[in-house]
Amino acid sequence: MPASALDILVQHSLRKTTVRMQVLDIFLQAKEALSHNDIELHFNQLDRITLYRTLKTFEEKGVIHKAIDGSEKLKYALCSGHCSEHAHEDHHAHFHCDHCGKTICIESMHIPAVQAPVGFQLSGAYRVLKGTCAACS
Amino acid sequence: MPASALDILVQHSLRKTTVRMQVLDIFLQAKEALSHNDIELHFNQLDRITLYRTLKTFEEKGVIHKAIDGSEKLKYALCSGHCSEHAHEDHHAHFHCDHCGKTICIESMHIPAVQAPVGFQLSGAYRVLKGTCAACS
DNA sequence: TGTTTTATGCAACATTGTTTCATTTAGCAA
DNA sequence: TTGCTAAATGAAACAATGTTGCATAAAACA
Ligand SMILES: [Mn+2]
Ligand SMILES: [Mn+2]
Ligand SMILES: [Zn+2]
Ligand SMILES: [Zn+2]
Repeated sequence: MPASALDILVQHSLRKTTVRMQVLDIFLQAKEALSHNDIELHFNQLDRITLYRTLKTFEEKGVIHKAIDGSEKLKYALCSGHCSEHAHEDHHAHFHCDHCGKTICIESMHIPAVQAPVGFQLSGAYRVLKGTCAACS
Repeated sequence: MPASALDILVQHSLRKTTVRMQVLDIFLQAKEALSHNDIELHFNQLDRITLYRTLKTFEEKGVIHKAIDGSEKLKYALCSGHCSEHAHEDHHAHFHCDHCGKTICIESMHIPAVQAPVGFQLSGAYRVLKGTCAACS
């Protein structure tokens, strides 16, 4: 069964606050990666700055990860369970729909190891697919 | 020998203007992908809006391509010659340095074909490597 | 319950990008 | 070379996104 918002906060030693619980619930129900604005739209009233800080904290603590999609908008998605402040492990591809703009985690598509160019040191890699998503096809 | 700024404008049927010539010269000398701000810093005075439009036009006509690097900043680099309004062909990886923030085209690293997830239609893909660049190592 | 630490709300500011419109310039033809 | 026309530029106004500093409120804990 999926973790609850409270479980996630406890697991990552984060204080239980109204904003955090609500934001986590939104992520738990989402089928795609969410931008700052996507989340804001779920609220009647919410301080923008608090949301920025909430997302930053979640990202730092391994609750959510950035979903790189080649668009100008930064989006986040829930981490898959074993991430922490010290070890993010979201080595999967992301799909970005040209049509609806949604960004979807492709958990099944692993990011292959690559050879670094001469003189370069690698610390990670992203993989982005673009095209038309299942819903838009 | 590398194309000159004027050659590039003529090749893409673009009017020769002072701004365009100067911007192209900056790209021709650059060793990394450039953000709007990077370019602005090369000028004593330059209208921001004109630069936005110049970059947009160049991108549409196949003169430059977006260098997706997972950072919040949009960067561009010169296309490698055979791109046009109708066919961009910049299927290479980009390296983003965690240390200096520079983004470098890795022309030698091709982006492999991938299998689309069920129900999805692919139109392209990005590949981003991150780590420490040769200069920062 | 009271104390300490952390999160929130608000103001002010910075950066990035778009749209509209008047003016200037490039390319072209007379 | 001159004048015309289409395109590019410059300026203003606006929108979206993100950051910092500080006072207040709330959570955790003894
Ligand atoms: Mn993901
Ligand atoms: Mn490139
Ligand atoms: Zn779609
Ligand atoms: Zn570097």
